[in-house]
Amino acid sequence: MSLRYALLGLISKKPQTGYELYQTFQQQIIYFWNSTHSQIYTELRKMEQDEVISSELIYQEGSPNKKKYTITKEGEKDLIHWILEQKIKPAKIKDEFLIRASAFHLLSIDEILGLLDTIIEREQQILEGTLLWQSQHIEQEQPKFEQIGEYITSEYGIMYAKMYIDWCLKVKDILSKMDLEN
Amino acid sequence: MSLRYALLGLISKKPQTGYELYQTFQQQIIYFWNSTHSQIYTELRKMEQDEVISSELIYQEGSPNKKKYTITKEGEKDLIHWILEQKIKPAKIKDEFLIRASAFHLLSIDEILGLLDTIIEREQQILEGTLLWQSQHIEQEQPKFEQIGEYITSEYGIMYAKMYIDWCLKVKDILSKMDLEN
DNA sequence: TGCGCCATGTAAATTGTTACATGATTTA
DNA sequence: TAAATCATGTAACAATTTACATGGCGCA
Repeated sequence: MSLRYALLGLISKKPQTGYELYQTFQQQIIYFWNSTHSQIYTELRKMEQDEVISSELIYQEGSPNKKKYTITKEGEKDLIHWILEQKIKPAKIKDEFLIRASAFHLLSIDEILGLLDTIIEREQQILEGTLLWQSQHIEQEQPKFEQIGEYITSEYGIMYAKMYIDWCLKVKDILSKMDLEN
Repeated sequence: MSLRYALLGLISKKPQTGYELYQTFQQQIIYFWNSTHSQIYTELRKMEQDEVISSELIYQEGSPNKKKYTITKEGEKDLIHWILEQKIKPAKIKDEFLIRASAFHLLSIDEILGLLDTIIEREQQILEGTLLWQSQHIEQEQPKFEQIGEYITSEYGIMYAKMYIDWCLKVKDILSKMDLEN
């Protein structure tokens, strides 16, 4: 059901097509959920059946037609109820790199350092991307309450990437100290 | 396949039963993967068929019998190959609270503050638990290379929880500034 | 006497991923 | 001329979760 509420939340900000929602998931603008177009389109149709969203068909010449989904009053009630009354399940992280990190005892120091550098670079690029997105979409000086969601979740993305880089550096530091002893 | 390598990594440290592996997942000692006992037992049997682990049956009186799994040479080769040669997929986070946060525009300030306090407390408890676990399992002064995996992943858990709390406090700060203007 | 722990397993249902499918327009 | 973008959809497969199932032991 979580995917449903992630989509509902996005649609509640502004009416959107499945493709636009998919783009949002795709471009890592949200750091808290992910999905594919096939799952999104299927879920949207179920949501329309359950009348939490309604759709409007937009005919286009040249490009394919599209369906713009709008949240219904029922949908908004449903979403708010979920946010406030349903038990909050803890975050589920599936991080392939940390699986690797947990087995570092099988590698050489050089192999570990190589992997860490790859990840530092990856996270630095994500961080830059998010900072850019934030500067383009959020009024930093006087953020508006309507934008609170985008603001704080992009802020989360920034803090997460920074933490990840710091962690990599800390691991390097720990390793350098070990290196001296062996 | 990632679950397989998460399990292989844990077994590579010391031979373990399915139940012990499940406990490790359960007790949030690892912050990077999660699974249920049904999935773990099924995967372990597949892994034994594929000869990346081997099992030893341990008969017990009073308690049920158990199977202790040990990594094979083939398994270790397989794991190292996956760590070094396979493309690292980006972390997938599924965080129900952040879905809620992304829809905060639908709530009142008081409702938001209530949710944030719940999460701060949750993360503080996780943080304390992890710090305790680390102090009991890791030699902080002179950590051994054999323990590198547990050390750095628990360190990740600590940094992640701290970051999450800091983020909650930052959100509170952002809200308090908005409050004045409305 | 009912619940939780130990210890494993199967079955069903849900969720998520990858592949297949279409077709026009734009970009390299 | 091949790939990418827009835009949606279905089908097959894989991964994950929840429920069902067993049974003795210790605890309150």
